[in-house]
Amino acid sequence: MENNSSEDLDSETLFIVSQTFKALGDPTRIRILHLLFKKECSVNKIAETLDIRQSTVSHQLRFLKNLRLVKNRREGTTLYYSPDDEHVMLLLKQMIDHASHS
Amino acid sequence: MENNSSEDLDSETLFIVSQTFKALGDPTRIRILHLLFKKECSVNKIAETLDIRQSTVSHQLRFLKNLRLVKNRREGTTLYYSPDDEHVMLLLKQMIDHASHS
DNA sequence: TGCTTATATGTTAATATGTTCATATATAAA
DNA sequence: TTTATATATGAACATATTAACATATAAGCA
Repeated sequence: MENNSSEDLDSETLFIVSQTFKALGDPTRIRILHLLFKKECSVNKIAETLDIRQSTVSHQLRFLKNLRLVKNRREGTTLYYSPDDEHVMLLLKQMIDHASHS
Repeated sequence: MENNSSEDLDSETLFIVSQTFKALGDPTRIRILHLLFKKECSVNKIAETLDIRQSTVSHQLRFLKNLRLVKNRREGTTLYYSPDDEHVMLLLKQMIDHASHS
């Protein structure tokens, strides 16, 4: 690991880190990402599985896509979403693991 | 790492994970925690170093302390704060490292 | 006790966030 | 081209969050 020991973080890093953690700091987004651990998933499938409205899922997916945390691929009219940042997904896994032990 | 592959997270884990990430999702709190990487620090020292008002620092420290992310020790009238969750601090370090490479 | 320093707390105002509803867009099939 | 299905978008609303100010509390010392 790198030496991040300077007294204050540079503003760009600070922005990225806070944005990314903010993305992970919402139950709905966590549930969506957790579902995508297993396999890629369409918007409707996510909405049905988690019992969340389609528009809510779509809004949150856009949020996650803007941060490049997920990506999608089209098949006909269906969009399949999947994770697009392995490292962040690993951090999420670690936090879930940590929390489920406490 | 444990097998967190069930379709949905249990609500308690979900709550803890989202709360913890939410705590890390704010620039001020990140700066405070980052400062505490190096050494324990008094409230005023944090406020001076980061140029944040004392009351703001105190509020954020209370927030972090409620989540057991920091602890303190008293020396006279001074309270020294330090990290209290090694695992979460490691995740923060990893994210900073990740972000500063991107 | 009264004074000083360090920290905590209550309140408020501005802003950000998350969800919903209604509607728009895009693709494919009839 | 019409229709159906899947997804995205915009506006509105309620709630949450953040920082600031003023003030309170706690500890040590003259």
